[in-house]
Amino acid sequence: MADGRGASSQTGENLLFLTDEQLRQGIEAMFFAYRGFTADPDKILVDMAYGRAHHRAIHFINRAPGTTVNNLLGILGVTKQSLNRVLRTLIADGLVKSHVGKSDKRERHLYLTDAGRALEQTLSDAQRMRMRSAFRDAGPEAVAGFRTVLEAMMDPEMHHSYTRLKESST
Amino acid sequence: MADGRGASSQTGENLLFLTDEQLRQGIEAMFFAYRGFTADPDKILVDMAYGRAHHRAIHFINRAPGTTVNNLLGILGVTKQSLNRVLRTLIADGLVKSHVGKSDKRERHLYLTDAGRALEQTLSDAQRMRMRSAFRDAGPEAVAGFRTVLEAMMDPEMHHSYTRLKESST
DNA sequence: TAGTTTACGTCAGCGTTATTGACTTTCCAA
DNA sequence: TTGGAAAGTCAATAACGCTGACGTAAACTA
Repeated sequence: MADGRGASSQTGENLLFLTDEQLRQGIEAMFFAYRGFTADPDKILVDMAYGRAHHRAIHFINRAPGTTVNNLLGILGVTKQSLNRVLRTLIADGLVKSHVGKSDKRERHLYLTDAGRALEQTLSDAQRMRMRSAFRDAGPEAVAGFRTVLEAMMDPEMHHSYTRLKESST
Repeated sequence: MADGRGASSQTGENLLFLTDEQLRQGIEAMFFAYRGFTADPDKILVDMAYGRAHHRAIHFINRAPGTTVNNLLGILGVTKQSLNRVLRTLIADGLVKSHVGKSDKRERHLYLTDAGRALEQTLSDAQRMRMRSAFRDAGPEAVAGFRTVLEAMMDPEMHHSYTRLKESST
């Protein structure tokens, strides 16, 4: 497998771009770009004793208000203990509210407070600004390709969460 | 700015795809895809008491043999203290060798040992497999767009490291 | 050439984040 | 109604990042 040559080039055009070198460039592009992707919100979060985990929780609670802890767990892909610590501080600081479920009292439904929404706006504005600039520089076709590859790279479960969120916002 | 409507659509075709909703989908795609991107090597690393930081170090030492600690610092974007802990274990375990510089004895030049190269192969094979499959599913044009957007998303310094590595391998 | 400054790498200590394990409450089904 | 399963919480441990302080080597300067 690791013959340093990548896929055979028998079919020419179709597989030429799948050399190990090209793949490695894709890997490194992912690495460097993700750093840029998180840099702006991270800078903001440092000043308020929060971390990336808080950002993620706030993002998805805003995206799916009323979601349960268990649901959020599946989306974030962390253990509930990790999430719990984050949620506890967010609730203590008045950014998130937790309501006991009506039909199932074991569940907690999560919502952002006004303060939580404000922080969410600040954070995603910073992140969107970079994304908007990158999208504009790259052009519509590149953006389409970008998303196609990203979707193909997800684990099936993640892809499912992704599409479900996407559809819920139409 | 955050009017929930994104860029104006006066120019039609050109800016239509830059709504906040589209940007948010891009953000979420990045999040879910990056998880997939790191999932396979992570699984391997868990079994040997290593983490993602070790993988990154091994990757770039393999990519640029003889690189100095300081050079690696710039690429990885961490403090030298963080890197040092990782390097210490890798050297102790015989995966990396460190040679004192000839012209400048303050420098340490880093190389993978045979064992280090073997681990690097194992890890990047896993990562490349997913990348290859995603690239193949998405097609050459999508891949080109993928990289264009990613490059536009990097910080200028990161973009510089990225191109320098890319060019060094021709 | 001697003394100061700068650069490279290393060691120690701290805070945050994620994980595994054990526990309480609630729901559901035998 | 009792046993098991699920949702959420609490406690303790390991991994990774950071700031601060240090020793050594090179470079600058007087």
